[in-house]
Formats: sequence, structure tokens, C-alpha cells
Amino acid sequence: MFKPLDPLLHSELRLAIVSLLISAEGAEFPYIKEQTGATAGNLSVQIDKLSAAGYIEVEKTFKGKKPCTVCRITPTGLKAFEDYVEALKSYLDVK
Amino acid sequence: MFKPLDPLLHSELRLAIVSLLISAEGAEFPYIKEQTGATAGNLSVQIDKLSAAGYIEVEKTFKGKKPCTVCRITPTGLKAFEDYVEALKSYLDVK
DNA sequence: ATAATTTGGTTTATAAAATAAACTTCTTTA
DNA sequence: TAAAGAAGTTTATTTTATAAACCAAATTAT
Repeated sequence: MFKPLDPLLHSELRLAIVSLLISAEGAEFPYIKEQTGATAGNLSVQIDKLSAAGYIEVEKTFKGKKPCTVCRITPTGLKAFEDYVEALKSYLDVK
Repeated sequence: MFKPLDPLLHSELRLAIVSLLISAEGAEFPYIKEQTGATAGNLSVQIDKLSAAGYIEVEKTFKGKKPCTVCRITPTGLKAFEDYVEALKSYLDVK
């Protein structure tokens, strides 16, 4: 009846991050922070979780002299998102 | 960009309960329990929260000699659900 | 008859999660 | 060179989800 919802994606902030990355093809930490309205600390933690699960890739480089963290969605992350959306339909398609 | 998600509905079990009640026009506790696969304790707690928010109505009657708890969606709950679905779209409609 | 089990839950305790506050390091500006 | 800002991370706190333990009444078994 109801399909289980991936707990990693069923979180407002992590869902926003993944959603953003799917549209964006690589996004920097400050941009994600601005778009989601999250605090830096919260964002950092959630990015770690998504990264640990292999849903996103995190690249730490420098932009001139300043550190620059770039995030990208992975195929695993994209698949997880698609599955999540599919599962959600079992809750939303109220007949 | 991303619309806030009603925390009361952004919960796997509570969303399942509300989804069920929208389809069902009144459902008994054991039926909800069976359909959602939740434990009685968890279900009881989540029903209380939805009821406290006015999203559902809980009627306690008797079925013969046995207690019988019937839940129904309220107009408030239906509206909240519709708003929640609308807000979700801002995360799911990835362009 | 009465002991054990089942039904229909509620209350309470625990585990997990979200979130922000505090901190760090380096850089730029006053 | 002191103060402020940028870019994060770590840690602590609060909230939430979840299940375990419990309770009362009814049913079934002995």
C-alpha cells in the first residue's frame, strides 16, 4: 500500500539540496546555503550525510585563496531521488 | 524557491494516516494499523498529534462491547494536505 | 470458575534526527 | 595590526520518531 520513504531524502533540507543539485550540475556551498536558507552548520551536517551515502560528491578546491566546496549529484543520488518520488506517489495519489 | 513543508505532514506515518483518511471517509484504529504497518503505540501517538492540530477527528465509541476508535479527516486536514502536496512540488519538479 | 490469551489501545522510555550555537582558520579591510 | 568577514566544521541542544512496557476489558481454553 504505502511504499517506505528513504529517510535520507525524507528531510526538508536534504531534499532541497538534492533537488537543487539535480537542476544545477554542481553548486557551491554558499549558493546552496542561500537557496535553501539553511544555516551553515546544518547545511554542513546534511551535506556530509548525503556524501556518506554516496548520493552526492563533494569537491574541496580553492577559488583564488578562498576555500570552495562544490557539490554534485551522483548517479546513485539521482536514482534514490527518482525512487523517492515514486514512493511518495503512494501517499499523494489519493483516489 | 523551496516552500516550507508542514512538519506535521512531513512524517512518513502521519502522511500515511492522512492519505488513508482522505480516501477512506472514516477508518478504525486497527484498520489504520494494518494498512500502515505501524505499531499501536506509534500510531496512537501520531493520531493524537494530528488530532491536536485539528487535522483529524477522533471518535471513541463501542462496537458491541469492544472499544472502537474511528478517525476522520477534517476540512483543516484536507487543506493542510493539499498545501503540503503543493509545497512538495517545489522540491520535486526538477527542471 | 478461573487462568491464559487476545483485542484495543495509552503511557512512558529510548533512540535517532534536525538544528543552531559556538568555534576554527584564513582573508580582507579599516 | 586589530577588527571584521568568509567559509566551513564541531559540538551541544532540542525535537521527533518509535517501540517497549503497560492497562483494562473481553474472549477463549482448562
